[in-house]
Amino acid sequence: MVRRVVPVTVASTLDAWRPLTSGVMGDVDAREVASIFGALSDPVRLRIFSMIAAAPEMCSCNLEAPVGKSQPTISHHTRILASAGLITGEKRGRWTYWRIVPGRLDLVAALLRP
Amino acid sequence: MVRRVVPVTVASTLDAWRPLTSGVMGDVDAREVASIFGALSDPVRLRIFSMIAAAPEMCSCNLEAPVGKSQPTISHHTRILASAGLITGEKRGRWTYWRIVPGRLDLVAALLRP
DNA sequence: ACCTCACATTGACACTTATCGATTTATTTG
DNA sequence: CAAATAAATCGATAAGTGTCAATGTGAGGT
Repeated sequence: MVRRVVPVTVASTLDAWRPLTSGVMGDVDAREVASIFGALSDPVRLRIFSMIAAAPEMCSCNLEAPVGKSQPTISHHTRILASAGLITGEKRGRWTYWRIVPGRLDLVAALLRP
Repeated sequence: MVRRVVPVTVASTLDAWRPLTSGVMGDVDAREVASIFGALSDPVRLRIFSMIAAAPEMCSCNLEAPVGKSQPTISHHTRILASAGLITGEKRGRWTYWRIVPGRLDLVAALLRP
């Protein structure tokens, strides 16, 4: 079986951020954190993310019908979620299976709740 | 001293959401949660929010200079943050003082990490 | 009353984004 | 190799968003 890892672009050069309530945020951090929240700021992406999070892994082909969007649109959204480091994809055969990146989610949660 | 409460439009009809990992998110919840993340998806708004969070309360007039945006732009962003239920404003005299709504962030954090 | 100040609103503009049809790429199967 | 299939990419379009100058609104101050 052929396996290939889909590269995930994580824009972060930081390992952690301070909680939002812990002080004035700099411009660089603000831009980076904003891009992560931006990935979660679309209803379709939230539903896709929750479907991936609910299962151990999820194939793109199993997302189209429940979400009710076209194949290019699903691909568009998974790419954005992956670029934000929230999910990671693995291509097996003709299919791409997505998983959440738990540590990334914890990072966002820590940002919201000190 | 004249005090007047600025009405804050919180779109939420829900008090809590299910964790993301507990199942597929419905369309209604997804739209509402997305609007909160959307409010946090702009660098200028993040900096405004962090400045308000850093102080007990913050006047709009003290936001313009540090953020480096025009007065209408500041007003635009505070309105979006307030509509998302993240901050609340109180008008005293000619000034509007903003405070964060503490429970709102916890609500989103609980969504991410149950 | 008049002027000043803080903020909201409007209108316009450039830029971004969500969406889908059509096409391309990559992989399995006959 | 050829056909079939899953997904990425391209191109186009409609809708949304951030920004600011100009204007409106309301509360003090003189």
